[in-house]
Amino acid sequence: MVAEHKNFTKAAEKTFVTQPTLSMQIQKLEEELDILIFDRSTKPLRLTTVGQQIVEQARKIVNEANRMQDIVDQQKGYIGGDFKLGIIPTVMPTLLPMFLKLFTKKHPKVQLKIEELNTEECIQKLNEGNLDAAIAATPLVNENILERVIYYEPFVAYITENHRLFSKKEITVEDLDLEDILLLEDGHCFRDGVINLCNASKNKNTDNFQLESGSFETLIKLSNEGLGMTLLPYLHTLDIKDSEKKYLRYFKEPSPAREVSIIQHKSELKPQIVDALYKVISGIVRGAIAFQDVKIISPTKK
Amino acid sequence: MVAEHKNFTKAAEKTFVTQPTLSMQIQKLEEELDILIFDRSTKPLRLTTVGQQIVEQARKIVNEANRMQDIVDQQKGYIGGDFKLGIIPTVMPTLLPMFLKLFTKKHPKVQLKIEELNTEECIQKLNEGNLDAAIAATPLVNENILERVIYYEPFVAYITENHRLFSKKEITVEDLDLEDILLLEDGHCFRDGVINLCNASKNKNTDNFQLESGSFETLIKLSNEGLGMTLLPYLHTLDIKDSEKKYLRYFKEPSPAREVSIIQHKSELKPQIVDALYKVISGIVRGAIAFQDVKIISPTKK
DNA sequence: TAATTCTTATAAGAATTTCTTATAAAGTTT
DNA sequence: AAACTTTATAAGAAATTCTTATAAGAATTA
Repeated sequence: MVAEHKNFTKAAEKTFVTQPTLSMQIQKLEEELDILIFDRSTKPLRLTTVGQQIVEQARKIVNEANRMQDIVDQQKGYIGGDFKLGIIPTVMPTLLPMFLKLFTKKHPKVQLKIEELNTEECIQKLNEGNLDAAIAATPLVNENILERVIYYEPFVAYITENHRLFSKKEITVEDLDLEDILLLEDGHCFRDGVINLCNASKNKNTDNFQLESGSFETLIKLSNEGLGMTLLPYLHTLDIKDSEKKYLRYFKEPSPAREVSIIQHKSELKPQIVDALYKVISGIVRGAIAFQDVKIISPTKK
Repeated sequence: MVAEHKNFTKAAEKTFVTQPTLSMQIQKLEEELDILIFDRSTKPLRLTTVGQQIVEQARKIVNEANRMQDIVDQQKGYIGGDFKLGIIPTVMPTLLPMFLKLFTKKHPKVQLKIEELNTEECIQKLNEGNLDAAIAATPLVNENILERVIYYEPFVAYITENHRLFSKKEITVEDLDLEDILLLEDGHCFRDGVINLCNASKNKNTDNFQLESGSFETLIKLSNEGLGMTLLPYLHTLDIKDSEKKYLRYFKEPSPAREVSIIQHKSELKPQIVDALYKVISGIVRGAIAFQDVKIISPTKK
């Protein structure tokens, strides 16, 4: 059953089974259903139309079957087992160190496998069943994905001396101009959020930015060089150098913010662990973020 | 797996398997999950609390697995296989003869197994998976059950000479008085509908009726004997004797009516057959019931 | 187009699992 | 306590699934 996850049948022997076994299993299933699941006439073999539905249905069956264990675990109050968690890059470096230690201490039986993935990859892997949950910016409006908001993280501006906004104590969304903001490279939802934010106030088009980078560290450095201001998620501002703290400018409330949620597939497998994660993370973050009045910016991907 | 449907394990050997086999299967499952499914310390052995959840989940798994065949059938445009249909008593005698012949002719591959069941039994069997669909009066407001309205069937009064309403050409809901209406025995939802109807107009309490019967035939005969009026569903009035037709009194529009639906479990198995049934029945009934302006009466059970 | 390589299918026996018959054990009923 | 019912255990039979070995077919290369 699990064989269909990848379609190159031979490669799919990562199921710890030999190729003839797999071949026969599939043949048997095809015969039993009296239908072709795979189109074997093309070079990389493909699923037939029904095949796709069959695989989809097979996933559901496997999910329902796995839930059996969940029921037992719940009954026993047992929280343990493997758990694959995806985290988007702009959340990873700040959030992970905050909760990982406490979580593993509190739930030693859980074997966390954490992967840095962008939002799109998270969604795809959740749908394929290759990920149990993920931490991402929401809302996603994806009907296969359930979202559970953990916290709201305000944006904070980082503005160095030579920038036109440096002298302002507090800034507003209207002050922003996409032209002079340093952004992460394409594909980061934080970038999308910021672009969104700017578009919301002015109706600028989003062409030709100055420079793009994959990490906030770099953005700060570029900014220090006088190449423009940048926007940082609040938690990230907690560990910048003291000497750089003076460049932070908070937004006038309601501050724009991103919504960070734990997301999972709608089949809601391993609910105990998801719940445990939620509790640990939200408990910790509550201590770190005191803001209340906040205005949520959607990540909306293209 | 299917063994759990009935809990007397030995009796559950209707699974065409010997008792030791079942015993061992269950033991194996209990061991694998490391939990007790059955409480063997009582005379008729019972499910443990987890056991109930396990069985429920097992049903879901089986459902999802069965849906595999549905997918294939759908793809092939094949409509066939066993189909267990429940029909409530007050619909059975009039509706069944109308559609059965056409349906079996149109879908010869479907092996229909029809059972007369009251609404409550229908719901229970649908939930247990012992029934594929049923025809009943709706709305039911049961979150496990999906309803698909087939037709609205007006009530028609049957009033003999000696009754106070005999001389009226058309009657209204306000004319009705529970005290002098002959009703079906307790448990029939048609009865509930009528009581409801009367309560809706006046606020009488529903104690001490005169006589109660299990079939409309009897009610008509009792009515002929001058024991009171009665209410009949419209389709039933199509095959009463010509000599009795003169006692029929239609309601002034909007006529009170019952809503008759095909209902099924929310898991929506065998959608093609349910769909085929819906089409055949609604097609036929559309020819028989011309009424438009109708006021729906809910069956609302206690 | 023949040879090489890659991928899927087939065949036969080994290994594992599931089922049955026979029987024991435990619990109820009379 | 004897008769009866119901569930558990044990051992061999039956069925299924898996593996190794090998063939067959398609794509790529020479």
